[in-house]
Amino acid sequence: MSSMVLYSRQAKKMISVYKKKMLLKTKVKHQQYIMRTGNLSDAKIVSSYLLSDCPSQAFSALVYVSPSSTELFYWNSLIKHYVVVSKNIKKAISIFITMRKLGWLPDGYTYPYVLKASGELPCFFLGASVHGLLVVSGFEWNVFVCNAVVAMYGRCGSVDLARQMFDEMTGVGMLDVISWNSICVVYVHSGDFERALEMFGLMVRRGGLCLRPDVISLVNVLAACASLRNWRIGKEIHCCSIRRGLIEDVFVGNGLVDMYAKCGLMDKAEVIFDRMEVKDVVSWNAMVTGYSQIGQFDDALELLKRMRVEEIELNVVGWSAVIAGYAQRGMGCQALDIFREMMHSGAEPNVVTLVSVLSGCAVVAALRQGKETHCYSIKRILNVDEYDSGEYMMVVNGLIDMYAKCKDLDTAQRMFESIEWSSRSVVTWTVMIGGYAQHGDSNSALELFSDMMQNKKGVIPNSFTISCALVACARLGALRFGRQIHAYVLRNRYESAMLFVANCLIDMYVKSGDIDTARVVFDSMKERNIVSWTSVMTGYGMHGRGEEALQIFEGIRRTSYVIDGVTFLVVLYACSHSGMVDLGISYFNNMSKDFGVLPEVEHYACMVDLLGRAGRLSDAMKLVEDMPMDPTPIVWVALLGACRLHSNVDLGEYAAAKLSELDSENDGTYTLLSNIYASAGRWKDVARIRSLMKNIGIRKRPGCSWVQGKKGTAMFYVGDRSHPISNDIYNLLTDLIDKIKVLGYVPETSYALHDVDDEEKGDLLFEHSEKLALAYGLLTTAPGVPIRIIKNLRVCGDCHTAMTYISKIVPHEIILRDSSRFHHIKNGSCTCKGYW
DNA sequence: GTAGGGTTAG
Repeated sequence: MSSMVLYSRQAKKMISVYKKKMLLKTKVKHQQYIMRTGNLSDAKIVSSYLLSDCPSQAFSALVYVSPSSTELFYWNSLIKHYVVVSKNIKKAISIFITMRKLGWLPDGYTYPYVLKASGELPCFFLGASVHGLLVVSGFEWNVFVCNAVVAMYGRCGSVDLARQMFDEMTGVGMLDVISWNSICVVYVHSGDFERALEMFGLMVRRGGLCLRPDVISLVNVLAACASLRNWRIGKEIHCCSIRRGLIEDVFVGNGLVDMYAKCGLMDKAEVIFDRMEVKDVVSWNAMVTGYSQIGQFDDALELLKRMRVEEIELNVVGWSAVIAGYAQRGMGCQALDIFREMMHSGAEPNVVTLVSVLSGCAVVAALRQGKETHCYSIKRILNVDEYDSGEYMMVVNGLIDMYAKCKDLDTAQRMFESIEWSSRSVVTWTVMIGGYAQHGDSNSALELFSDMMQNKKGVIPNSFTISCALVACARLGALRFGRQIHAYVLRNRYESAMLFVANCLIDMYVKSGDIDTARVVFDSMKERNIVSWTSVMTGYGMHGRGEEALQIFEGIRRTSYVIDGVTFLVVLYACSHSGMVDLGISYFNNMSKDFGVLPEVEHYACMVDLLGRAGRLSDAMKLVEDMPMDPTPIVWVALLGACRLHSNVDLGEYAAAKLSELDSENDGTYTLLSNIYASAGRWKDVARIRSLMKNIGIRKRPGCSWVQGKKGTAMFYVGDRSHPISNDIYNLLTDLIDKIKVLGYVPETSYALHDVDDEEKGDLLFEHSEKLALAYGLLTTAPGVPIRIIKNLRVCGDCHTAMTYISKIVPHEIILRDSSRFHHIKNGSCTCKGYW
């Protein structure tokens, strides 16, 4: 082994020495030639430079040779060298351009290489102009050139033009196996796998005996089957490869392993893999990837061990596959472990590895490791000149996403802004929009989305972008914006990703208070999944339409979807918010028996909420005591909320104490407790809590409401007088309060402290943000149109009562969303029927 | 001509 290595090293050295000598001789000859003839070069000189493997010298010599058909050979050799050997496409093209300038006309050998070069860049205009040159120069077409045109258009993304060329070839009967393979590749690369399969079928049927699929055909069609997860056709190809005697080919074997692995049939993949006599690193990696993608990491790691034993060096793809597998499953820590092991083994991470690691950091919000990866990326990738390259942008997109998911939105934004508009891809926009949408700054998300849409020659949103924008709308309850996006979706084609988009639309309509349109979207879906069903059910639950929610649940039971914990959470939530206590209890008691879903902490919290709302506080407490796991803060918060609702001081104090034991005291805890004391008239305790909060330095989150006006959204804080029509708002409010007092409204002063830091109570009640928002809505909304208000915290009880009275005397439905549900208030009654 | 990667929902 080592002697062979030594030998090949020596041989290489000798060859390079020989070439250097040749080059030296040629240079001397060249100088002598110039002295002797006064000319700068001739064909012999060019030929000598080419033989001594020095294309750049050959090129500069060739420029001085006058055109004649025999010397065209040298141009073609040069172009071929740069396209095929050194893959310096730009150089190849500059040679072609020089050649044209000097008056040479390309021939049947030049065209395929130049077309290939255009495709590799890819540059549509170059390719199309070469095609144009072919047409106008009266070149006699042959099958090689035609195939090259098909491939070029395919690589430049013009599937239609590629197909047009192919059809013309069909018309004159100029097709060989390579033509069929070329058109198949075009479809595979464009993602139209069905059509690739269709073309393969046509080839087999039409071609007869003289057009038999070769290794390349099989490899392509296997890739299509793998992408479509169509193992039935894959199996047929498997048989075909046996019949044709091509199963021994390592490429075909790899294709089969990959196809079975992608279809999740790892046992079949294993059989092929074990029978392959020649395996290369691709075969191993395909298996490792297969196991990683179905989450069988033990098997993947076992293979890695076997590779070590058999001394096969795992390359970067294998490592990346395992890292990506972990990252996609949200197992960021394991992904980082493998990354460390990889660095340890000495393998060099590449773009794919880095992107996978970044995604791992993103899912576990590991900012420190993310920053380390950023540093490493700068060393490895981000210092290249090709700022615009796709690979560069991929890493940058991964970084922006990582920073956004780690909640470092400032850094994410700075990176995003440092990228020129022309370099931002749709993914760049999407990660930034999504980053804002997920971390609360939904207004910025929508602004960014508008920026992107208004850039005329810019980027077209894909289904991911649309989904992110809809998430932002849902958070803001921005129904108008959401409707515009819905209209955009209907005008443009998003069919292939409609499931995801429609699910987001449902959620947007639900959270914006339009459950009926959400239902229309749901009913019109061609394809649904468990998320679609659960979203609609959540909608009915949030809007207090418990019976309809449970009808949806019964609908799910009739489908074959697996009912999971999230679905059950929604069922319990719906029962809780519609007062269906006994039904909720029975669902909860039977969920593990009938559906195999074990109740988790969240389910217990929901049950505490359900019992607590119904006033069954001792039952709620008993449930907490009997929990098989330790209660987490959400459980105690639910209990505390119930104590507030039913003014139970003792239990409330207990829950608050438990919360502070768990180190999770937040402003909500203190506010609730303070309100419990207030409703019991224990003002001293209220004052104690207030000063405690001041001492510890906890500030209350200000209550804040916003309302959808004609011109966008208006936002109000408690006692807010900053709005231009503030005077009108307060006047209207005073007037309304007076009117409803006549109807029997009595201010509930115990809520006065709910939202104010100020010790004064009483008058301040009517400065609550939701009341201000309502008054603004009344002033700016046409009669008959619902007024939509959103509050960040839970709605105050007095505001709720006041709004119910007000709804008797105004020609509007009031649709109010708070942190827990929707209230539809109309003609003096509310859908929450007291179960808020 | 084969293997790996970034953005979305309950």
